[in-house]
Amino acid sequence: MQGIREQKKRKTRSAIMEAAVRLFSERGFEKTSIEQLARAAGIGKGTIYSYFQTKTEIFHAFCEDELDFIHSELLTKTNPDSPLIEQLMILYMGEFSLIAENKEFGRLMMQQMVFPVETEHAKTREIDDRWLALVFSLYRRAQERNELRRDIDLLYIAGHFYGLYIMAVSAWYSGRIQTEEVGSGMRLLFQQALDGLAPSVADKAHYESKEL
Amino acid sequence: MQGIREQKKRKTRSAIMEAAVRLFSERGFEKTSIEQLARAAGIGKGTIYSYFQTKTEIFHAFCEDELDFIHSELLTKTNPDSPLIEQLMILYMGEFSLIAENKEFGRLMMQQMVFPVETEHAKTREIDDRWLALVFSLYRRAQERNELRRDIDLLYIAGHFYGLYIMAVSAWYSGRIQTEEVGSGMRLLFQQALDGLAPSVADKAHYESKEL
DNA sequence: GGTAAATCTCGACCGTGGTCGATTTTAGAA
DNA sequence: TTCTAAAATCGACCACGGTCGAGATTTACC
Repeated sequence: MQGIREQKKRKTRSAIMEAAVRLFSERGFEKTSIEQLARAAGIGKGTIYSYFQTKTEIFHAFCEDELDFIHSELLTKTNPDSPLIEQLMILYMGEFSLIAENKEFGRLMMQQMVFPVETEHAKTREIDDRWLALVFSLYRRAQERNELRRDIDLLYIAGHFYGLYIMAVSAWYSGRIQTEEVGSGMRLLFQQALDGLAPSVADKAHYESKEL
Repeated sequence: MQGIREQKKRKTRSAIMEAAVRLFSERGFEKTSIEQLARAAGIGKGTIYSYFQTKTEIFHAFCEDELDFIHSELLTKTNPDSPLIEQLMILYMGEFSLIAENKEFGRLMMQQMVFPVETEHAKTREIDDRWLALVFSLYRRAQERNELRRDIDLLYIAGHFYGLYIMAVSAWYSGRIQTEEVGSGMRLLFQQALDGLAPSVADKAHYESKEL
């Protein structure tokens, strides 16, 4: 029997994850101790550390599940023919609702995903890449519909909108805007990105005519 | 003498801050214990907590000093008549150089400043507002030079560029781009923001003519 | 089955951030 | 100066995240 060990490990790992989902949801990440987590999973404290190197790593695995779930769910909710900005709003407001649902969890997740430590690069990169693969098709279609310029790398387009999303979430975490205002603020930023911050030729002519 | 107590408190507070600057710079934030900090400041461990509520709060005060210093220094380095994008690059690359200089410090600072906990709202808001006041004049001048649309709230313009800055820093922390690439990536994002992601009328005509 | 090596499990242990109440210092009235 | 209330100082103490080596379990070979 070479498989007994493998089988047990898989079982233990999922026991830890199940306990994590339950306890993190019940009392939050910080209020859940490793000891409690281990007991809930039916193992000793030290054993946790042969499955995850740090408490944060457990949180990452937890986030990975949550994000992959919500991402794939959200993509089915977008109408591929509606204007890009509407699709973006559905995607990003969907992700935001996950965050708004549990502020503390969301903050930790954003802190870790946006500014990850070196040891988490691989994991965050994986999650990011899966997400990028999903939204790329969305941006490509928008390009085909002439809603987006074709001379920009899709990565930069995705990055641009993601940056604005982060900005909106940051403004919310800073208490600068209320929960209900996040949607309208984000939409405004997205529209700005599409239209450009520099004045059009017509705008310029208009400004100049006024200056005379 | 009503002032003895006040005077002592001020002295102790600055002793803590001086110790913090020294020790954080020497060994980093995480490797410096409160006990060490207290000893270096010539006080007992418990006393620290009548000046700062948490270790993070000390870090915030430290960041505040660093940021205010670099911000005011950077503003003197910008030529108010050069194109907006050049001024933005000087400002944001200056701030980034502070971060790149000490990656761990920078990560904590960004994590805390972009996604602050409720108890730090007041402090982060203060720092942000001081920064905004400085850059607003820069954006206003750009509007007057017809480099920026005049129908957008300056707060949204500042937010837009700040979001893109965060995005560039995030890509760096995720290992997606190298230190030398941050500048060019950021410039590209800024230019995109100015030009707009949607195709111009001319672009559209060009795309459509090709499709025939 | 027997046995030795490899692997996994465990909780006592360490250093840390943060708390608390006993002790010391200061402010101000008598 | 003396006395008392208020405020500041302190380090023992607690709970936690993480380490480590002793002991238990599994594997692979006979």
